[in-house]
Amino acid sequence: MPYTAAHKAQTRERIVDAARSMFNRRGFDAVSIQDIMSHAGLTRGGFYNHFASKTDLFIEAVVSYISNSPMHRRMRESKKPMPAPLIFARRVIDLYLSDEILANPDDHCPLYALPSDATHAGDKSREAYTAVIHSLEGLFRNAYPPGDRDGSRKAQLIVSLCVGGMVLARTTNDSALSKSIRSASRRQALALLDDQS
Amino acid sequence: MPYTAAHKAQTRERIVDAARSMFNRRGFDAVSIQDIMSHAGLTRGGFYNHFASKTDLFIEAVVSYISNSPMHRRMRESKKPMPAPLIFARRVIDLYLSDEILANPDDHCPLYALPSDATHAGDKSREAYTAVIHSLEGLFRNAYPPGDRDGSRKAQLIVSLCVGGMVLARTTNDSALSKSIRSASRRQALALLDDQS
DNA sequence: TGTACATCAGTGAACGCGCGTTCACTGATGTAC
DNA sequence: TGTACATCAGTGAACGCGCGTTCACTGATGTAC
Repeated sequence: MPYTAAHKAQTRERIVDAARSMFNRRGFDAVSIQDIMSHAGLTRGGFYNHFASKTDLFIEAVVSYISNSPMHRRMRESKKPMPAPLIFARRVIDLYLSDEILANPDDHCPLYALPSDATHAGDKSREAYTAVIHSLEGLFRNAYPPGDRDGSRKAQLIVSLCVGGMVLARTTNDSALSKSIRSASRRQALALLDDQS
Repeated sequence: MPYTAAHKAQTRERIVDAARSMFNRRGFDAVSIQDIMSHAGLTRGGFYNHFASKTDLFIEAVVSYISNSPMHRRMRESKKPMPAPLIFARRVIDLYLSDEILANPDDHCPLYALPSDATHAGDKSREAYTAVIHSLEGLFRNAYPPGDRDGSRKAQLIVSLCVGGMVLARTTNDSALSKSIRSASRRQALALLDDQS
């Protein structure tokens, strides 16, 4: 078997990574397969060796955020032990709503970068988005003791604030408004985290 | 001057109305000028008598939400006097996050229906989105006494919760998750409204 | 160890389609007389 | 009041472009001998 399976898997991953960045930045329709492939150092034709359609790639790119968010990448690089869930959750909130992430659309979360594309690509893409929501929700849920009956509700509120804050920030060109909405959302989300009842 | 100016203005409005519904439902790229024009009872060619480009129409469609939201339309039809700002704000929150609106994408707010399109169409479309944000924010701000120093912050949080809740609800195919996120966001937003300090 | 071979990842030209936009036209309408 | 006319909202065919997708191919690679 010439070209190892690992080689093919690597190429595939490179395509997904390129797609995630470019879709996050410019949306589904504005990015062509040509764009993605050349960004991954390949040519147009090879695409269909790896994916059945542009939509399939889109779905993979959305799901790939779960283990390739900026937070996860940082964790992987720092090599420090995983912090306690509450501390981790705080850091995620801070980073999610930060100037730094806002300035780097490549690293944006599909939940606010591409929500309109969720509806276009049919039910499969909605499942992908749901998986992303659940992963964020779970991350915040873990910051509360398992017995906390309101843990899920609070976790969902935090997700809602994070996503809402960033949708608005990305959408406006008024940087003062962007800053003030994100900081209000951040404070409120952190307050919810500290509400350990 | 054959065909009155009023006649032309009416046609134009019909196009904008059709565009608002269709864009909200399917996004900028998925809707063609052909689609919009025939939905407005016209043929493709006439489009450029009214707008310089598809993007220009998009911007008008976004802004048109400010005075054509479901809430405004209801107010206009009921012919009752305008309720007090606090009561009005409560109703807007209830409706914004309701099952009814979620089920009717035509009436969705561009802030959560089309956020990814905000970035594509350049700075003018961002200004349009900013106008929509300000109008929502102002509506909630009015529910607090002018002296309330935290009024703006609370109003922005309510916008963030409303938009966040609906982005997530529209994006998922898990209806239990959708319901629970929206109800949590609604309760939190209403609690913020009642926090008149 | 060296070589012939089969595989298949990657190439790049081509196809067909739909879209935004243009343009020459038509015919309904308000107005001047 | 009735009519000829000029206007311009609306029509529908045509253009050109870029895209997703297909396909015949090539050449780098791992393996059998």
